[in-house]
Amino acid sequence: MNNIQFYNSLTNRLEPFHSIEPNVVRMYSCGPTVYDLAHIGNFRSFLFGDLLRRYLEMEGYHVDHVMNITDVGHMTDGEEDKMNLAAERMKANKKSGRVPEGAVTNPDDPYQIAQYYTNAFLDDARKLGYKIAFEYPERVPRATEHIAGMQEMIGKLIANDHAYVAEDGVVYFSVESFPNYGQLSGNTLEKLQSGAGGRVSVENQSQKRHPSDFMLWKPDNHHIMKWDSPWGTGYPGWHIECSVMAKKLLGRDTIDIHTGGEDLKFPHHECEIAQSCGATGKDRFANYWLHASFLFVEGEKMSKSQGNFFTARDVFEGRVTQSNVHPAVLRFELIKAHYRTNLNFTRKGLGDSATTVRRLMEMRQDLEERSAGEAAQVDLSHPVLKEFSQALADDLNIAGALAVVIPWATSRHSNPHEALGIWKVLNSVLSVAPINEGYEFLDSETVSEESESLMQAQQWCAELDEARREKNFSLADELRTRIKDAGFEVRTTKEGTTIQKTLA
RNA sequence: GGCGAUGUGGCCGAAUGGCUAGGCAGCGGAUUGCAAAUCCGUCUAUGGCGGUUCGAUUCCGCCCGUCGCCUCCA
Repeated sequence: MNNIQFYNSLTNRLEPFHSIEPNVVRMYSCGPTVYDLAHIGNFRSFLFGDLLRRYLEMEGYHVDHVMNITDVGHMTDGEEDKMNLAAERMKANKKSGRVPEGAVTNPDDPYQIAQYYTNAFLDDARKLGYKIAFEYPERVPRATEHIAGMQEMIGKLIANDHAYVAEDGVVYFSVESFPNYGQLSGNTLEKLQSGAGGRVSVENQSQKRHPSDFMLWKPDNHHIMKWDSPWGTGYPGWHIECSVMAKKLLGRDTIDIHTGGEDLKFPHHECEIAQSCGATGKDRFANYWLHASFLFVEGEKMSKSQGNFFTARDVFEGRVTQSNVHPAVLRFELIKAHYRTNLNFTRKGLGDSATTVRRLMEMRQDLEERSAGEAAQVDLSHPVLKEFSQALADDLNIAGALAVVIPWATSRHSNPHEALGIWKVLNSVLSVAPINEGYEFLDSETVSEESESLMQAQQWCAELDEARREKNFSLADELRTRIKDAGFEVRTTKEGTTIQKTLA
């Protein structure tokens, strides 16, 4: 096992990684809200968690990974129910045919909306090789299934004097009761007060003991999703679900790793720490906090108003590049940069990734053929895997690791059994060729559509070979153009013309 | 204003107190009916100003730029 180190947001420095229990890592990742389709920025941070998990598994850890699905329907700034907004969107999408008939029979049923977007998320996530998506529902809990646990933790926090019921009936966490508040984000109470961020409006704070106190439970009969509780019928605060589900599903008060996007550091993760530690009395909720930086699109921050806001489906279905993109290409594009840098998603980069992914796929195929599928057993002491894993051991330095993989992949391998063995280990982390070894995920509609165009293109290949034999080069060129336009790459080999689907 | 990150060649993106990744694109060649793919070869860099040092892109200081968070946010 390598000496692993990670940049811990809790201490703002690189720290040697040691799990609490030898050879086991308990890890929690903040997951998606299911009021809309997940976008490529969301997936950047999710795939960072996936890469981390797969890397730790390569190092020999058993990784217990949990990710939540937030389906409670919190409120927006303008005090609108997100589930309500999702319902309005759903109605519009049904009208325009973007949501398949029968997928959501009643848009006013929030559980149907949530399930629809949950399925869509899992679908995209599986295509992208996000391992935990194959573990739904066991390791992918939904917040609405853990309301009782949240109420239990809230009760405990009140009993511990970490929470109180304000005059308006809302249950708040008292940040002053938790001296470590601010440890993760650096936003200590003094700084929050003197910082003058200007976003805490005084009117909304009147019922709180401290402006930074955050909501645990809000009695509200008008909220679409609501549950009975000792503090009235209403809904839970945003942060409490993660504290509860992490503890419940990972079975420990203190876990090893917690991941999420950098924007979750404050307030979300700061509040999770306060709640969890307040309820359990432990010093630590998670020993290592790892945060992924943002994804940019063509150098700009992704936003709806800029028109550069893309879902994974937009990319797959060619709405970004004008041609369909293989999920492995998007996966590669989203994991190829270090997680703490702002990854710049570009169309050119996607093309670069496609080239790399195609090479890796072809190499795999070549090795499978030459070794008759028999891979030799190799471990991390093999030079290639050693360098690869050592790069990743250094705070998940994926670019350094790829600098080992790519030259190796393009060199000649006299021992295909050994090379295939290495390949399998590399791909257990990268998961691009094929995208998800051990799991199959094929959309039958896509498959039949593709096989039809494949048969047509193969017919043209035969005609092209015939034309070349007859030295009818103008016809051959025309056929080649036609095949390319149909979305295939054309190769001339000794055995004749071969094609393969363009990856991006 | 507070906290944090970051600035490497046309682009993406590592590493390092001296031997200076990798990829894409480009250029030259082999190959090809022409291409594509492949193979061989090849060019371009460390934001600015000081300091430490025999020597700094790497360490230190200052300045400039970029980005994130500071109660919707991956």
